[in-house]
Amino acid sequence: MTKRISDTGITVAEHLEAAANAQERFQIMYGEIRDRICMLVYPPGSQLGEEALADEFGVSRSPLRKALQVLEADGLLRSQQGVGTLVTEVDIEELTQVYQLRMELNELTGKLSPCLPTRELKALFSEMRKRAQDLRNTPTRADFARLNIDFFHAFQQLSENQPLRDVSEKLFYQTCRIWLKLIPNMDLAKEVDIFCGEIDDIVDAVELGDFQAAAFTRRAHLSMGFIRLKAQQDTASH
Amino acid sequence: MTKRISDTGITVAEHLEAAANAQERFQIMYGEIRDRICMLVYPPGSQLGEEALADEFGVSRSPLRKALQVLEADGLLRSQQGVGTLVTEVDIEELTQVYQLRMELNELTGKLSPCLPTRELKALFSEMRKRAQDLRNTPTRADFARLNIDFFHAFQQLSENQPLRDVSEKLFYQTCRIWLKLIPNMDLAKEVDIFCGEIDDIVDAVELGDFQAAAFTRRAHLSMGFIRLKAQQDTASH
DNA sequence: TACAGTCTAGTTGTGTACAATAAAGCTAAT
DNA sequence: ATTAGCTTTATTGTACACAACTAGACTGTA
Repeated sequence: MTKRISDTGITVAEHLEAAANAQERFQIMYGEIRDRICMLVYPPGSQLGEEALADEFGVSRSPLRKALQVLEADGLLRSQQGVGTLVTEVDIEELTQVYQLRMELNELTGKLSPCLPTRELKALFSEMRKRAQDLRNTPTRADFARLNIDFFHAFQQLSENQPLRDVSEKLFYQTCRIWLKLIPNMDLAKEVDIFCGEIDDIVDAVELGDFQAAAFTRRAHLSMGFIRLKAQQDTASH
Repeated sequence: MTKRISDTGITVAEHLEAAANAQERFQIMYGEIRDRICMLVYPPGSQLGEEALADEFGVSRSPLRKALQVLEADGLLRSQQGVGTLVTEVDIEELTQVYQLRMELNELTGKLSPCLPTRELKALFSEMRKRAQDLRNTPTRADFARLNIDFFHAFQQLSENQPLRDVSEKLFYQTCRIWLKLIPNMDLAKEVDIFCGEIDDIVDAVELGDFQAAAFTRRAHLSMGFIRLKAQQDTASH
């Protein structure tokens, strides 16, 4: 499961101390920065500053830069000499193509090497349903974003096709920020309701062991979500 | 179009001298090393050596390492402290999932944002057909590999969906080495013949402006190619 | 005021020395 | 002969100093 540092009391520097080798240290820094970007701790357009981050993590710039460079290859950052390391903007027009691709890939998740419906898998999704109910009662922006990310990772586990997982994850992180960014203009409670409805539908399918149905359902919701997003964008620009 | 350095008389170091900024220098080094890996200049399992490469390119280890790190994220290299930077092995069992995904993505190339059938595009494919005929007359392993790579890039231009292009390219470079590796055990002339037949079919479709047909044709050939590859693998292990 | 040029502060890019690590070779004891 | 432990050597990882570069502030002039 994805390790998360921000909501434990332990600092990133302490985690890095405990890491066994360079690869683990890289994973910690990469994951932490990516999490901050897609939770809008670092909003689009903001500047990172290598030295400040390196200080916070208790390392020098060299190993930190490795994480930044891969994030740049992922399309989440953009570094330029003399300017800085900036978080990329999310523009719905540019992300339309990513959404189209993500919809197709979600369909493939049900088609390519589906996993067996184990008890662990079903338990994971039951927990998601429970978290969704909690969120419905007390909806917050941050919890919404967090559940969105975690539910994505749960969904990824329905297929054993690892390259498909990797690709889907990369595309997810390119698009997931746009929701958070536009939510202030929207009705949070309503959006949470819709999202929790989606989770309910998908968990139903998973509990029946019909992963393909789960995939199609998710595809449908992704499509509808994108349309809502675009409508929101259009009204905002008027 | 992809810049290629190896077959001009100009060294990589000279190209790097002429580059305007760090991003261009990165692209040159990244592309050159990736080309060498998938042309088996650096065969699977071989060791790279940062200092030697940095010397050849006329830079220090720092900028070179950026290229190596991204190639590692791409799954083409693996660095370990105290051991070295090794080219990853290509194992057909592990690549089965990549092939499955690539087949689906090829289908999407015809479906998602197809380009207009411009004259330039058709000219590009005509040139491919011509090169295929030349290759048929004097088949060599290296030219086969080169045409395979270039034809892939031509095919990518049939869709305007940039994320799809990026993803397809990454997966292509993960799999394209396995052909070259197994060709010594196979009948080169026969494989070239089959491949050129594929090109003919696809160029026919492109010249008619039916990109979706081209995509389906390519998907079919990819599937058959994979089956041949697996059969080859099975006979080799007996 | 407008504008061109220069300076300054701050950032990423690069070079280099050294630390950490691991594999292979060597040595000596059993 | 074998094996445990040490030494050597080669490699990547890290830290840090400095170079290259950019944007903005400042200044002098038309």
